[in-house]
Amino acid sequence: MVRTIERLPKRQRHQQLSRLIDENPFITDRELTRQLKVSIQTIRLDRMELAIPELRERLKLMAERSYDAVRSLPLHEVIGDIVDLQLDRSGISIFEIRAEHVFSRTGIARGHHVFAQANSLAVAVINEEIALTATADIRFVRSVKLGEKCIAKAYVRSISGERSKAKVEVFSYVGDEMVFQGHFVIYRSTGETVIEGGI
Amino acid sequence: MVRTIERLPKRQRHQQLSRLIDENPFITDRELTRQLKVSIQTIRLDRMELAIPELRERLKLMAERSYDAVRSLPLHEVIGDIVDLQLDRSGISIFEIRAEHVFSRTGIARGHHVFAQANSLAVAVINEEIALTATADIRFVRSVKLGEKCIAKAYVRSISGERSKAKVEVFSYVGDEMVFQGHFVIYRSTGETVIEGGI
DNA sequence: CAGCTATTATAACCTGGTACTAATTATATA
DNA sequence: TATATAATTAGTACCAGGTTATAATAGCTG
Repeated sequence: MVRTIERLPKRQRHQQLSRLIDENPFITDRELTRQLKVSIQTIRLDRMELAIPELRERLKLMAERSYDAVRSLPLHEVIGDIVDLQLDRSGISIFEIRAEHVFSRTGIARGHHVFAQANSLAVAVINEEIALTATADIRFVRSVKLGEKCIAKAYVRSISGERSKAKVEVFSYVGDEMVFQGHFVIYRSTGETVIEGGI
Repeated sequence: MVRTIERLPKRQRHQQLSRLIDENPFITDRELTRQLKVSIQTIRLDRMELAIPELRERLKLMAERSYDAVRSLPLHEVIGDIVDLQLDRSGISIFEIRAEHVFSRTGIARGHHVFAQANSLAVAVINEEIALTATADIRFVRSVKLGEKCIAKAYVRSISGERSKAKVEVFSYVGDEMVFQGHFVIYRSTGETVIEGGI
């Protein structure tokens, strides 16, 4: 194991290689030889050492990731994971604030994501075929930050007979701190199923 | 052009082929020969006729799509396309309701997407480093449906000096019908830049 | 100089195709 | 029934973008 001062060029090249592939996963080894001025064999040895798969494998992995993402999009139906639900009474959901939910400069969650969790919970807790938000009166008590887990609790306050509206209150917490509260009025249209655009 | 009654088997196969590739884009021609019991040349002729690219092209296209999606995620910062913006005065954004925004059984847009458009426009129109929604009072006037284009118009109603709050009204329309209205109070913290989670 | 790492070269082989030519089979219509 | 036409199958050459393996060369260093 000879370890001298000048063993950098390889490491530097490895870094550059990682960076290049990272910022353009569609690059071929041949392209990389041109950019890094080493033989194609060196590139391939480097990829080996760095455990970077070949172009086609990279594309396949990306395709698989996006395919899975599309498949799990129906999960997008409700924002947050519902962990408890008593129809027409109450419900609880958990929503973790991730990078895609925050203002990138501040790491503070955009209001509509916090709202979305509360709104979809308020709709879910109503035991009806079709339930739509009519009005909402909301307050963002304190900002929610990247990585925090937002726990929303919904309570159905009143259901006007078998009629059209229900009132739902939602409170969202991070730990024991309330971060959001909202009063929702939800439309509940029981009978008619007016679906259009069939086939 | 001979057109008789019994020219179906090919069309049927084409349909099956399309379906198979659609539900598993990762399938090779060789696999397809096994499933459809025809030669690999037939499979390839069929793909030609149907203009279905080869496996590797399909994966590359999927990878590109997802890569673009990730790259344009910062565009996710604002929901809807802002088409006009006069800072501290008014703004307009357009948001097309797509399949991922609606209740699948009814084709009616989920409230939080309509809200998200209005909310992000209300925040965008405020000319400040950091602007956060404090409260909102919203009303969903009529439901918005799949395929409709939602046009939100925001008006800044008052700015309390150089202080902390601004009032913004947002009205959303489909055509000339108002579908949503909201009164937002937006926090505007000028000076302090309290960013955490650095590196 | 020996010994070591790093790099480059060379060749065989692989997958999943395209492009092209040709033969075979099925079908339909005059 | 013959024959034109369409559909299918077969076979070959070639390609990109690699892997695997084996060997040669360069460069330093003690």
